Amino acid sequence: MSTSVSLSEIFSILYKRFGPQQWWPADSAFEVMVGAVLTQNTNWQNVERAISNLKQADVLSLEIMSALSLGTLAELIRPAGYYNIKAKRLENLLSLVNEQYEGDLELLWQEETDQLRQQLLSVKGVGPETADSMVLYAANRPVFVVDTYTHRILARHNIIDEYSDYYEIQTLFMDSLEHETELFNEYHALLVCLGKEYCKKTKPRCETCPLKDFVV
DNA sequence: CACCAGGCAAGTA
DNA sequence: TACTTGCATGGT
Repeated sequence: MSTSVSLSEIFSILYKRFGPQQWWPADSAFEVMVGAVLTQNTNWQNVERAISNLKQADVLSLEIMSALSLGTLAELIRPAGYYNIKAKRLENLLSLVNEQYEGDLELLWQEETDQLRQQLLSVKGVGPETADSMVLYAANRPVFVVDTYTHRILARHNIIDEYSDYYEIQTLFMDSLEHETELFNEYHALLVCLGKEYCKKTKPRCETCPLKDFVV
């Protein structure tokens, strides 16, 4: 059996080990939204190249990006991989704001958290993690973001079973922790930090993992 | 060379 | 409903 440990304690361990993560690495809410789509199943380093291309082309704004052709946008985000489908997904996201919020992100941010989440989820190409990333890191609402690292880390430490889905895991966190944006912000970032270092797909265990004591 | 990375939707049965 | 597959670049 694993040691009984609360999610709150795990946060403390990770925070002490890795310190504040300062997420999301972006200069604007719009950049967060774009980055959230680009990072789907993709290394962040590749996303940075794509974002850099968008900045150098001076198209990292809702209005300017909306005027680009799909092909031009795809070419700019090429380093992020899946560039054709991601260009389409970005276009779908821009359409939501342009068609339902007068092209004004501030109007989108006025939605209640649940409604905001549902609106983002209605966009083809925006699933639960991408939507929650935008809600937490662009709109600064207290929603917990679950990703593959979160799933893998908790499963390997026997805190959840292998078959838990997104919402079971999200509910576990949100039932156990105070709904504070800063806490959810740092917690997700710390799990990604831990995952990158100690919880890759291969390499199931590591003696220097800060959570190793909780492994069976 | 193989495998992986801060997912998601469409196709199949 | 529950699997499987396509999407794609760049690092290790």
